[in-house]
Amino acid sequence: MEQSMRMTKRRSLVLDILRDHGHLDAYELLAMARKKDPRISLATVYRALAYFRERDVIHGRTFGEGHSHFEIHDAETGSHAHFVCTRCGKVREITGRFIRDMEALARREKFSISRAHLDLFGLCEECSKKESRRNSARRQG
Amino acid sequence: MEQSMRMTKRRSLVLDILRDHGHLDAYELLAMARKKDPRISLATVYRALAYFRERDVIHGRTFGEGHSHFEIHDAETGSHAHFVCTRCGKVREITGRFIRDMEALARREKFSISRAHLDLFGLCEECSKKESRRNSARRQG
DNA sequence: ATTGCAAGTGAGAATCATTCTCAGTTGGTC
DNA sequence: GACCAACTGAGAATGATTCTCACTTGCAAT
Repeated sequence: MEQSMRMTKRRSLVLDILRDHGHLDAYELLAMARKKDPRISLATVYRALAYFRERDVIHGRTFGEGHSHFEIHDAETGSHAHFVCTRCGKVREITGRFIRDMEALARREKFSISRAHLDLFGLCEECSKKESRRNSARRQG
Repeated sequence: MEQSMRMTKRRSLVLDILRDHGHLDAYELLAMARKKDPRISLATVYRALAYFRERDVIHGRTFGEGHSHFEIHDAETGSHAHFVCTRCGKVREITGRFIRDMEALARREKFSISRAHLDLFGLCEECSKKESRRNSARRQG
């Protein structure tokens, strides 16, 4: 697939950044791209993202803050999973065969799965500690 | 929790519709609400949604089409799973203990989970049949 | 190297979902 | 029945994303 894509300077710049970082939003991507190529525009970033998304090289996700994060498509399973910390906003990718288990379950339901997205929302270890400290102090409202 | 909410006519209308249907977007919700109350406005729908979302009664999801779908929050697990047909757009809710299995996995990763979202993208049974018919015809491009 | 053409690009306008503002309404309380 | 806070409709404002247009680039045939 990748051979049939026109890889311009800007497009591969966007893709390289995504390879190195993952789950970046459009503005983060623009900022990083401009370090290497100061004249690249937001429109080009979005166009590159759309281009790769159509070709299933990357995909976009939203975690509830009203904009998308982009990342390279996992070639092996076509699937992605994240932990999203609802306090500090940290996003961590996770992997594991449980996605395949879910896909098996989905097949049982007569769905032919091409991609699974799993988002787990909660508190990361760090914030979870802070939270329990806070809770013990909060008892008197 | 629900006792401490101010339930106006419009708010409970929105909530009732969501109870009966689930994963509706704002405009679908508005259209259905107007059948019962023709003067209700889009802003009120959005405000009701925001109000309930803050109180964890409902939550919003996006399936990649650029807008949100809303549904009642599953009280038992706090979690939701969907099959999204990428061809006809049909969304079906699914349930099952595998979400709890995932939550267990998440705990192992030191994440305290309050909510899990699982989206499985693929073809529903119906579209899957159409697709395989199409594929056998497509061999000669 | 030069020409020609399709695809790529920057800048800013346009779009679309969602949120906000403001002036008018409603509900409950005294 | 007056008051105040919360609710509401209408439309303006916002913010992410896409589109338009005029200019540039890259490659093919010459």
